[in-house]
Amino acid sequence: MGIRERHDREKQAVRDSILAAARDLFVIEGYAQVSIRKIAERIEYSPAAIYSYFPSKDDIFFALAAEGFTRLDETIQAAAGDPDPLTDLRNSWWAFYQFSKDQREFFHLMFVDRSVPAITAQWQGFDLLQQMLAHVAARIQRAIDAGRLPADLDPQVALHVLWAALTGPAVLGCTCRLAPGEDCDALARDVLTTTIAGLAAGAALTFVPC
Amino acid sequence: MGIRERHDREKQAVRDSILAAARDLFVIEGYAQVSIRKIAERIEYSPAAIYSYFPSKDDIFFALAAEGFTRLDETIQAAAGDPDPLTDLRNSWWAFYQFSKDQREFFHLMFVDRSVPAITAQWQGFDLLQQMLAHVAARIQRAIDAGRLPADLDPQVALHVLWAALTGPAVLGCTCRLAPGEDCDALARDVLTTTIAGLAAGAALTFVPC
DNA sequence: TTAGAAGGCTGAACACTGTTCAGAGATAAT
DNA sequence: ATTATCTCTGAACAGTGTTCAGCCTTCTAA
Repeated sequence: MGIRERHDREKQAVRDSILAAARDLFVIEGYAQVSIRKIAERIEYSPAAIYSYFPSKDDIFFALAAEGFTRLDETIQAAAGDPDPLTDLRNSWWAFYQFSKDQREFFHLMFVDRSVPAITAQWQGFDLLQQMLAHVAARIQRAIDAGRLPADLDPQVALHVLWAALTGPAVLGCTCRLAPGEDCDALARDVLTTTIAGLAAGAALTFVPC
Repeated sequence: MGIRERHDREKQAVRDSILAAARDLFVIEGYAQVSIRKIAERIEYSPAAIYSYFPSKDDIFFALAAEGFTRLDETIQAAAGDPDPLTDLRNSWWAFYQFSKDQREFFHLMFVDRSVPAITAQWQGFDLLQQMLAHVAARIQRAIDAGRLPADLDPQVALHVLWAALTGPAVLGCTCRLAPGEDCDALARDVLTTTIAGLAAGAALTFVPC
């Protein structure tokens, strides 16, 4: 009675090929430019066949977003390891910015694109995001414990401030909003430097994360 | 021989009505959701008629982008006036963030949307943008002159750092990337506080604007 | 006054999009 | 061998930006 198992395996293989094709096309051309027909053509199926694997184009996005958050977490984790907690923090967030450059389309899908469905707590891949945030929060906590950041600084608040501040240059870069002569890397470096310096200076922050 | 003048006036009136309709629809529904057919329907013309006024949908965007930069400049100018240079600076950039909330679609068109044509120096409305940046740079220079920011701080660099940093929370807000419980205003305030504190602390910055 | 030129505008069409659905075809169970 | 199940396809629907032949009004010139 391995027939059902074989069927399941074959279905899964087709599903994976859809995701692989979609990922390749998304990364090269961007979400909006990739049509169901293009994905179908690449895997040599009819466009309608896609709809027996994913209810809509949005659901293909959700499957890929899970991969994106996993990749980002791995990228940030790989950048860690410096003995100095503040340098370690700096490297982590520099990796976040680098991700926005190296995985442009992933970053755009995950943090910028508005035509994409909202990523909420209802999403089944939401814990991947939470896990990633927990890893970075732990790094901030280490810097606080080492006395390199103010003791009264809430790691969750610092996390959000760093995230928001670094998102700025990342977005300006990936949406081509900088003039040709402007160096996006240098700008991101300056934002990172300034933000860490500002956090270290211990300004009174008002944010209360949920 | 006022016939030609009357014709020109009539053409201009239709052109203005296209822009007005497009602006209303863009602000309510967003650029991607507004079709040429919808604009045409609103002004009671055929879709093809639009193309004798604008070569493409992109060019309607460009005309509106000019309006957007003018509005943003006015918003920032209106927020200025505090005698304390640092408070003045803070108010200016808070106005920038407020603009991203109050004029969501304008902000999205101007700083986030990737499906829109690139805003380059070739664009005839580019000087509006430059003018707006010059106004903010002047505010930074005043804070430096008053000794509230380091004397060796390049106003252009500080301008870019503030712009990039504030763009972060603005984008996260307008692309709905914050969890329901998270307060976007508080986050923006914290980013602003942290960035100004970081700039005041005089960290070594590397950015050289073009 | 009338013939001709000019120009604005329309309807229809093209190629594309995401999505739906009846039915063909292959395979599995009885 | 028949029935049932399930995958996949072709065609279609409603939408998109854009193009173009031609109508129709208006202005010009004889």
